[in-house]
Amino acid sequence: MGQTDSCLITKLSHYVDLSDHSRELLSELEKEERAVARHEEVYSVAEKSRFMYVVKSGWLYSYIDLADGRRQIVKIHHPGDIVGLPDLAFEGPTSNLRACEPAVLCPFPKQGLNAILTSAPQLSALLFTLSVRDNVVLVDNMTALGRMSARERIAWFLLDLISRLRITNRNVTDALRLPLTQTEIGDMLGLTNVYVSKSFSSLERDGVLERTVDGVRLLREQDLADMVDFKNRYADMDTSWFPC
Amino acid sequence: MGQTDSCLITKLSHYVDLSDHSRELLSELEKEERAVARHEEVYSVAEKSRFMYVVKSGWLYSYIDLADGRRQIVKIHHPGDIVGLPDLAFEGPTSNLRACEPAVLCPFPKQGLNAILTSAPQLSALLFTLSVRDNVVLVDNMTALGRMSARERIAWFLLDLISRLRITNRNVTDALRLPLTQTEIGDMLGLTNVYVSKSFSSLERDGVLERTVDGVRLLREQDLADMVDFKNRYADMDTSWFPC
DNA sequence: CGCATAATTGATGGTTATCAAGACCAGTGG
DNA sequence: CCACTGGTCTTGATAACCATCAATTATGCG
Repeated sequence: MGQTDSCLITKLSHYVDLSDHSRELLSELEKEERAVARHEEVYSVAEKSRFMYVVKSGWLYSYIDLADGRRQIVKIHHPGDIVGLPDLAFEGPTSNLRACEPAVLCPFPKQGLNAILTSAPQLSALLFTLSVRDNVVLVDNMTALGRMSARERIAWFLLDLISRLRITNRNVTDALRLPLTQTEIGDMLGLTNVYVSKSFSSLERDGVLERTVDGVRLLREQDLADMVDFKNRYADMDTSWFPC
Repeated sequence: MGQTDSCLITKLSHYVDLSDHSRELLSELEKEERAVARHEEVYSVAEKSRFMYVVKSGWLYSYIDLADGRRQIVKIHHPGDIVGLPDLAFEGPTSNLRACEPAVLCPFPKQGLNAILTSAPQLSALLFTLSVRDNVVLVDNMTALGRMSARERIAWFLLDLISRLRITNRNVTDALRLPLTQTEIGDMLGLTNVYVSKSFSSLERDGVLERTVDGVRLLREQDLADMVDFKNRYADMDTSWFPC
């Protein structure tokens, strides 16, 4: 494989130097490709899919549907993310996956991880770490949902997104493309589309952000961060305990 | 070591048959003990603790403090749980740990996992699976916080607790000891102590549960489960993909 | 151009927060 | 034995935040 431009390898290399063997194992996960259309449902809780996916391009999100139509979006996926890791613990998927925009995915079976766990301890430790890091992010998200106002939730959400994007793309500055409807943002933050609109306007009036044609520009990022006591969970991780 | 009565080994054995080697590695984690008093802070975000803990007895919880005093409890820990796994990804703890009642903990350093990852692929896969399962539970929790009413959140919370307790203790029936104040339950569910009280009374009036001297009895568990579309994440896990 | 999707804005209402007072209980010291 | 205390729970009155509903205005796409 050599010098591919795999987002997954780029993302993981941010944290450790990967051995050639590890890079080969990862390339193995990205062998197959599948293109999906905007708003296509990739899989749902109902189907018994046993695949996981590496995102090659496009944004997607995982969500939960409640019986009466209420919906909770639980994670936004970007290029280089591994989607479906949590479903490893169960027979079928525990959430639904939907594309925000046209995207390309690389499906692979659960056993794909098997080879990694048995032959690449360092990469195993990294995947383990990414999984527990996700855990911490979900906890931050819980705190936002449980204890923050609408304005604060939006602030937290934007800071979380931009921090993630900065890992793979260093020239992200203060602007953020946002291929999500306000209804989707509401479903992520436990709000209605109407109140998302009103809260955005309110933040804009305060001059902490500004809406652009395709997203948002954070005008006073530090103020936003102070507002929600934001912790960047993506920039640094502790890899010191890893086996080599 | 042989036939210890370790809650950790009991809990893990619920999912796979552990090899002698794995049992030894796990016993290693439980070598040291530390007793903590009711409401004692075991560690906080401020300190740079690099330890994780196995719970030997007692309930504890992890929580996040916001600048202005708001608090979010993110997980209740029971005997046999490993506490602090998510902090593996970071230099210091990402949450605070507090005891609900007198408890005994077994501290061990991050490197304790190192030995497991390099020499016990099956146990590694199990720990990995537990970590991603936690992830799914957090997602359920997010859905409760984001999209459920106060009554539904309480229903979900009680069902989640009783499902977990049933793994290690088969003679849990419909009653549940609850060593938590209503303020703590509120901090878990994004509610105030006052509204927790009112919602409990409301559920009791409806006859779906009954408060006992030290906890709660679920009178119509199925109705509670239907109310929140409850999925038991603890009873079964998919271990079919594990390396042996 | 016409149609569907998305965003905005205003009016109204409901769920939950806040505030405050009182009841209950366990432990403690007089 | 009995006030006293601190913690917890309960209950009621009021208020805030956000949901709901509805109408209107963009925005994009065949």
